[in-house]
Amino acid sequence: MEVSSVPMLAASRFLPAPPPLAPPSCSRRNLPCVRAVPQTVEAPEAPNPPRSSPRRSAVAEVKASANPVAALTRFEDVLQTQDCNIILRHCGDARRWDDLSKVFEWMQEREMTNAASYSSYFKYLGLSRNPARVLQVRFDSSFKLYDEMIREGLTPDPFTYSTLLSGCMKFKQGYTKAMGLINELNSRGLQMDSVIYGTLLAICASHNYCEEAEVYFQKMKDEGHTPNLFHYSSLLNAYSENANHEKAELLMKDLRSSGLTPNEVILNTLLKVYSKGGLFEKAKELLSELEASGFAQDEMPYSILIDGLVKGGKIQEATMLFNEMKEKGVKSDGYAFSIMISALHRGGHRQESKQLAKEFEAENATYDLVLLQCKGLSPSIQNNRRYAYKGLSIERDGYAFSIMISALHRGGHRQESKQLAKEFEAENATYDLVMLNTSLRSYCSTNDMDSVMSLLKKMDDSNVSPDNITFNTLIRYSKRIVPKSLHEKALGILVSAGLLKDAYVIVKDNAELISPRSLEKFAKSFMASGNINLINDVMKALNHSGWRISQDIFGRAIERYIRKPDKKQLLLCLLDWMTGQGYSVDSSSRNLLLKNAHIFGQTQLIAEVLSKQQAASRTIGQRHKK
DNA sequence: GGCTGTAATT
Repeated sequence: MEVSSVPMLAASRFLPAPPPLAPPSCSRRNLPCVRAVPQTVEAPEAPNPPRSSPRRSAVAEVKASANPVAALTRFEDVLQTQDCNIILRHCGDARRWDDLSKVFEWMQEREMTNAASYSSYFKYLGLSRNPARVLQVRFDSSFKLYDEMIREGLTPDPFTYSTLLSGCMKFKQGYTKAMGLINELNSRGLQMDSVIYGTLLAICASHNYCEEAEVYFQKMKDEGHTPNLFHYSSLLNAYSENANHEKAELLMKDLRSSGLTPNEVILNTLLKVYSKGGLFEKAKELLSELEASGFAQDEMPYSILIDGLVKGGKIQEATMLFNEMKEKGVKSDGYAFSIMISALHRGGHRQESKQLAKEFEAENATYDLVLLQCKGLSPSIQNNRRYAYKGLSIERDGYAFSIMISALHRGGHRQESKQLAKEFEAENATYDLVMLNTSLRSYCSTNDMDSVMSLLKKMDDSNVSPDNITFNTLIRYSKRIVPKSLHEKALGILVSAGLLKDAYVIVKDNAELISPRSLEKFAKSFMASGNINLINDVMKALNHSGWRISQDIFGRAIERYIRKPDKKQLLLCLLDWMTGQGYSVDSSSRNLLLKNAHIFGQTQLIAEVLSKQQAASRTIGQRHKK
């Protein structure tokens, strides 16, 4: 594979005289470069090819071509890998995603890729206008590419890991994936640097791994990296998820004493901490500070506080702040509007919500797709349908389609909604889970059972497995229409996602349709980490299904109760109930209980209940023997 | 030459 003179590319920009050969390192990190070329053997690349060089003009021609692949093929013998990289980046910068992939494939076929090609391609795959779906697809393919890169014998460098890690931020499994990457990075003997730590902290924050973020922050310091504002803001953001304002304030102190000055991002993040924590007085004070320092010229700080107020049930105050923001002439791109529109709609203030939607519509010629999803907007859709259609036909984006299909459906335009769905299918587009879930929601909310059923069938046909969102939607809106075969699947997904309360709803209503194995798995998880107050209800539901609860499950419940002595009432209820149903605890749980009975302050009572239980089970046992 | 932080919707 051709990788020779890549490092020279940057240097070659410095005209006219090329400096002496740079040391063979990826300068910023002082780490060995990927597949570092033995510089002694390699002749330095000719300085910048003159303007008239065939390579240069070939690159220019390919860049300008409407069909880059054909053009590439014409210049196959002239172009080198780094030239192709320039073309690849050109397609990416121009957001010509199709061309981007085609050029990359072309390069792969000719083995004209190097680590930089992969990194660039990763980056552009990760870029998108915003639909989560597209991102997900590109994210997955980044990892496929990464595997391929390894297969082709290329060695990932810290930049490769950085790039892949940055893709982990937005995804559900991102944290796990990131940990895998970090392990690999370590096992290759590569060092984590400041940027990688920054990315990692951001991943922790966006996945609510607060303690892990703290550990990495410390580890990074221990390794001699001085935290910068990126690191501080990410850790602060991790604190904001749980609204941990004490820690946030300590961190701010630490930041200031390390000589850094909080910038706009830091202050906005701190505002998020206060806002999520319901510390509205502090938040307002901070907002004034932001205003005074000229950091409140866009709607972000207002949006943060408005959102906090809305979620704290203070819709009145939110409205006031929203109006204040408008009076100050702060321009809204739609964030603050969409928060207010959906808040008013949810709060039953339909009229005001619609009014606000109209206001936004009047000032902004077109709706953003995101705004279309705010439920108050359905009546206005017709006015904007053409725009949306146009947007769709340009982008061929299934996500946009699904939003429109749902919005039309919700607005009562059933025929048009179906028409659009047909159009989408006619374009050979395939449905993905986000789209199907979006449609499902709107069918459920309008009680359109026929559409729900055909959608579930579509889901099966297109081999898309339902996820917890699918099932939550189905559970919330229409328990009765869930096809029986799906219960088992639903339960499995919910249990492994840790959504035990939702799982319990399924078990409660459908336990008799679920296999003992799944019930057992659910029960184990629930006893370990489900809501302790529901444990007894879960036992009853399980028993009601006709499934015989194992002693192991009871044992787990008892262990759980022992860890929470203030729930002794529930424990006693459980033991009583067990006796009534002919269940008994096994000997090890029995001993455990007797040993710990004192922590409940009920030594006597517990011993009595247990012996009653034992006696009852003996009688039943004898009855069974006869 | 590719990498790090703040807001709404799904």
